[in-house]
This record gives sequence, structure tokens and C-alpha cells, in this order.
Amino acid sequence: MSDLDVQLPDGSHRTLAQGSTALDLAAAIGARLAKDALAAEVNSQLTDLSAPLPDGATVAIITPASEKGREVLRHSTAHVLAQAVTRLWPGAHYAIGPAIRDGFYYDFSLPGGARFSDDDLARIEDEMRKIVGENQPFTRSEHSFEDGLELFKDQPFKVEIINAVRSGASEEDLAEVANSSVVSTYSNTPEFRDLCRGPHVPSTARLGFFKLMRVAGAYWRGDEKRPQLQRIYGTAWESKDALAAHLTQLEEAEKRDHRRLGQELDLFSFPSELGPGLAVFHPKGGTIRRVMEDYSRSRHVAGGYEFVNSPHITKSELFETSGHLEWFADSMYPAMELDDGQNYYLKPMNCPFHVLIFKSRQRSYRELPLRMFEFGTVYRYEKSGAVHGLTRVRGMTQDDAHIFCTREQMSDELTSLLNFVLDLLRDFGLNDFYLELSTRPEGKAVGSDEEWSEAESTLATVAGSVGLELVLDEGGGAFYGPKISVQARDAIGRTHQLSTIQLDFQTPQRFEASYVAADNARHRPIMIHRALFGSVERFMAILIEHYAGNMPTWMSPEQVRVLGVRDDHDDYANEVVAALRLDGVRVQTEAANEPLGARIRRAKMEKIPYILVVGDDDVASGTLGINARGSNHPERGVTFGQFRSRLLDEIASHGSPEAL
RNA sequence: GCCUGGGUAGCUCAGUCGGUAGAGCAACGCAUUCGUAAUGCGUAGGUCAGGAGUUCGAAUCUCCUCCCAGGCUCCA
Repeated sequence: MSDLDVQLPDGSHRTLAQGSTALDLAAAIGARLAKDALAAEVNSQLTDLSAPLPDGATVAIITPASEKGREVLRHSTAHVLAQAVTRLWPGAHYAIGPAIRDGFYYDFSLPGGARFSDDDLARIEDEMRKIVGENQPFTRSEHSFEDGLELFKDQPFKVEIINAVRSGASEEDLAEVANSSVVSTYSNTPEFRDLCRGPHVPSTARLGFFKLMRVAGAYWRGDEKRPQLQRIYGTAWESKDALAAHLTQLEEAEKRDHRRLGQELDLFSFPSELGPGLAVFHPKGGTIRRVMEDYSRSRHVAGGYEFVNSPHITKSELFETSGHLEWFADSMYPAMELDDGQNYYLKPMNCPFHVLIFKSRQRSYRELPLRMFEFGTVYRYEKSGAVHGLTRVRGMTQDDAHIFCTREQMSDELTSLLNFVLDLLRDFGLNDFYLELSTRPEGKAVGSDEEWSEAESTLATVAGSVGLELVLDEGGGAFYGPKISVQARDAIGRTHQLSTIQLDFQTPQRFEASYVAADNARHRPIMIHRALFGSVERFMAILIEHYAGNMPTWMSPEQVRVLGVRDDHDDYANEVVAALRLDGVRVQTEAANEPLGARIRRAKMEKIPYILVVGDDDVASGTLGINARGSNHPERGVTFGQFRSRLLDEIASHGSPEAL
């Protein structure tokens, strides 16, 4: 019998007996690798260890402590979850159970419409540990569609998937079976079989470092109109330490949650008297907001924007013309009907107002590009389950601008705009970006194919010009045009969609906006919608979490607090305060009614960048003691002049005492 | 909007079997005058989210409403 030759990831070759499996290969490389191996990647395709290797294949052994290894063990853990649920709820229907970021989920429909409660999670987890202890092998088998339908005749979701694959498979469904002509399944014991492409770990004994996190409702196939299933989320890792590290990281993320910090730092609140998604900003949160807005304004002045304002309510006519009432009436606050029968709406968007400003008189091509900016407060009736802290609210302020330009100007204008956006975001301390291009939404778009493809290709070219990674978001555009969005990674690696830039050929048409060009004829302008923060509220929330509440000095509500050691130092402390205020520094003092340690602790918990302590030495020689945020080593005997220039430099350069 | 879980003092939370409300922090008062993350003593603070029901009696059990959290759906 001839041997077979395989190539390893490092380029080296191995010769194995015909019929050898990936597990045989792992054993040939080393006993340790054979013990760790979970699955294999053969010619870039994940497979089971037990699958025979084809001659000439490129093979990588997948071990637990890798992204692919975790994906396999998470997927296998999802199967064990389903098996445990079918043990505890005989007759339960199981739908799909993929691996996801950090874990897995599985969707179920329980007999008699029963629901999981939080208490059930512990029971299910116990049952899962039993299955792990039973060391059940995952066994793959392949069947015809007819046999597959017979095997799963009691599992309606599986039947639906098999039938969907048979009649022209979607990508999503293909992921559940071997390919478009063969149904693959995995069974542990005869007791449990699942439809699955695999691969899986060799045995349930290879699992164990998991935790069920929560139960949630989820619509079958993500469709609101289809039955709601019971979803269980879990996390799974390759080792006890990795699981513990993940749980610790979740706790860390919770500590920087902007809703928690908003409460602890007295920044904002959501009084229940106002209703869901409606925030009030307290003085400290108001200061952060004002600094953000002031800085944005100054950059927009420099960027050639003009400032406009528009009212919060309007007759329905405006949003009938714009098309918003047609598309988004459900998420607008209901109309206010006036005595004369006229309907007024709270505005969910600023753009139609800016079009009216454009239309208020004849425009010349010499005025273009015309850039109108407004901090425009809009109201959207978000579904009750959608509101979330400051990131999804019902009343918010957009840093909204609309640029009117010619088709010829469009490309240059977009390029400089994208650079303007990225510069501004960097000034707020975000540095790690990628771009997303959202294209025409099927069945929910207006305008001709030609306009859409021109708009999309223009945006793609511009996005490509700034040298950032570009991801395609098929069908994610607005009804009137495609968009580029800037995605930013924060300090703990989460990504947030920030700025959006949208191209719009439709609105100028709907409003019949025009300008007089050099040829003395009227032409239709192009409109570019753009928001950099998105909303001031949401951007503030992202910054609070990015900095864990330790705002850079220029944004800190209180930048300096001066503390006298005893109350006979308070006069000197007040002199320091008065001197710093001349430079516009936000500085306060706290009288020496309490021990110094208590006052320092309070200032530290308020995350004030600089605490200045002044005592006998300082009064005598005109110096300061500096206790900087993030430091446990106070500096003594610093002159006022030294501290002043250091502080002012740091504010001007948007720095932090921690030197982030 | 849907699913699961929650709502007790300004904040964080305890409250047993249904017997009418507790702590720490914060606030306020008095004393304390202190060199880098909690000085001591005292005072005040509650329609137990709101409403209805069961009960001799409800923070506790039941129902409805509001709000919050985690998901699903949605996000111009």
C-alpha cells in the first residue's frame, strides 16, 4: 500500500500510512500534541481528528488554546447543552447552537411552551457536567436527505433546515449540514443526535471549562414575526484560568460601564418622571458635554462650516416630503394635532430643515460646497426594549451637518471630510479605526440603480484612499443613500460605530433644491449627511468607558482640587485657586474641616486629575504638593509656575496625568 | 414590541415562616486642626416603584401598570 504525504503549517512534510487520520498525524509529531489535539484543518477546512487525510493535503492540528480550537470546543459545548436540555425536558425541540465570540448559545422550544428561568441554568449546568463526565464520543455520520428527515422527524426546526438546504440552500443553512447533497449529523450516545457540519472535539471529556451565562428570548431565524425561542448563552474556554480571566474581564468592563460611572461621578441621570431614554445632565456631565461641543465647534469653524439652527417641531408636510414619515413613522413620536387640524411632529432628523435653509434663496455654484452645521436635538420613539443608557436614547443631540455640493466636488469633499473626521476623533483620544461601507438596502431604497452605483463606487474609492481597513456591510445603507461609517476600537478592544458619512441624491430631488451653475442653468446639488460624534450623548458614553471615567485633563469636570493641610492654610489654598482660575482652569478647594486623608480619598474617588496639597512649607515658600491621578507618589515643593505650565501644556495637548 | 430577571433611605445592599423597616456610605449638627485614599459622637432621612386583590395582618403571596437590566427584533 502506498504512503500519503502531507504538508504541515511550517512547510515541512510528513509521510504517513494510507488511511491515516489527523489524530495519527498528531501522534506522529508528538504525544503531547496528540493529547491536546481537538480537530484539524485540512486544506483550510476544519475537520474531525478521526477523518482520513487525503494525499498531498496541507494539515494543521487544532489545539484548544487557539481561536479555532476555542471555536470547536464552544460549538461542542453547545451540543452538550442541547443534550442536557433534552434530558431535563424530554420532547424539547432544539434549533441552532453556534459558537460565538467568547462562547456559544443554543435556541430551544420547550414542550407546552415552558420557559427557562434563571434557576434552571444551574440544573442544566449540572447535567452538562454529568455528560462531560460520561466521556461520550462525538460520532459523525452522513445521510441522504430522506434519512435525515426521518432521523429528525420529531425536531421541526431541523426538518425545516434540511428542507431549506434541499430546495436551494442559504449560506446560513449550509453551515448546519455537510454540503448541499449530504446531511451530516453528530451523535454522542444514541440518546442525542444533532444536525451539524462539525467538526467536534473527539469526546465530551475534552470539555468542561464553561459557564452558562443567561437565558434570553430569540426569534427563530431572527424574524420578529416567527416564533420566539428560548436561548441560553454560555461561555467556554480551554482551561480553568482562561475561563476565570474572561469572567474577570467581564467584571472590569462592568466597572467602566458609563451608566455606573455616570451615577458614581454625578454626571447624568434618567429621572423616571421623564420617561425611558430621556437623560438630564448634572453640572459635571454638563461640563464634559460643553467641552466636547465647544471643541467640536472650533474645529468646524476652522473646517469651513457655517452654523445654523432649526426648531424641534414641524408640520407633517416636511417629513412627508423627505420620506421619513413613510419609512419611520413607527419610530417617531406620535403627531400633536392642533385645533386647525394640522399635525405637528417632533423632529427625528435635522436634514430637511437644512434643505429648507439651502432653498431659502437662489444658490449659485460659487457658494458650493456649502457646509451647514448644527447641534440638533432630535427625538425618536425607540422601542421600549431598545433604549440603553446614553447609547440608545429617545432624545439626543446630533453634531449634524449637511454639505451641499456639485457632482464634480463630491469626491474631493468626501476625501477631506473623512480626514477631518478621523482627525477630530483622534483629538478625543481614539486611535484605532476601520471603515465600513454600507450599501443599498434591498426593498427599502429609493432612487435609480445608476445613482446608487455611482454613490457606492464614489464612497468605496474615498474610503480606500485613507489607508484604513474597509469592511463591506451589504444592504446596510439608509433608504436614500449609501454610507461610510468609522468604527473605533476602545481601550478594552470593543468596537463602536462612530461617525457616519452618507451620500444622498434623493433628498435634494424630493425638495427640488437647485443651484445656478456656470452654464446659467439650474442643477441639482448632491447632499452629504454626516455626524462625527453620532450623538453627543452616545459619544460621551463611549469616551467615559474608554477612559474608565478618568477623563483627560482638558475634559475633566474638575481639573484641580486644592486642599489645605489645616484650616489656617485655606487662605493660601484660595489664592492658588484664584490664580489658576485666571487661566480658565476648573479648580475648587475644600475647606479643612475633615482630616486630609479623608479629603484626598474623596478627590481620588472623583477622579480629579490633580490634587494639590498645601501646608506650612508651601505657605512659607510659595510652593505646592502635587498628587496626580494614577500616582501614589506625591511630589512636594513644586513651584506654582512649574505646575501652571505643566497643567496648561497638558490641557492644550489633550493629555492626562496618567500619560495614557 | 417580545423573552428572562429585577425595583427596599440620596447611593450600595440586608430583611428568615406573612406579624408593620435595618446596615454602611452620603447629608446635616457638634467636637476635632490633621502633610497625601475613611477622626469621633450625634441627628435626620422610607407611600418597601404605583395600583388592585388574598389575609386578622403584606416589603414578603396573586394580578395589573410603570421603570431598570440582559438578550431578540429595530436603529433614518
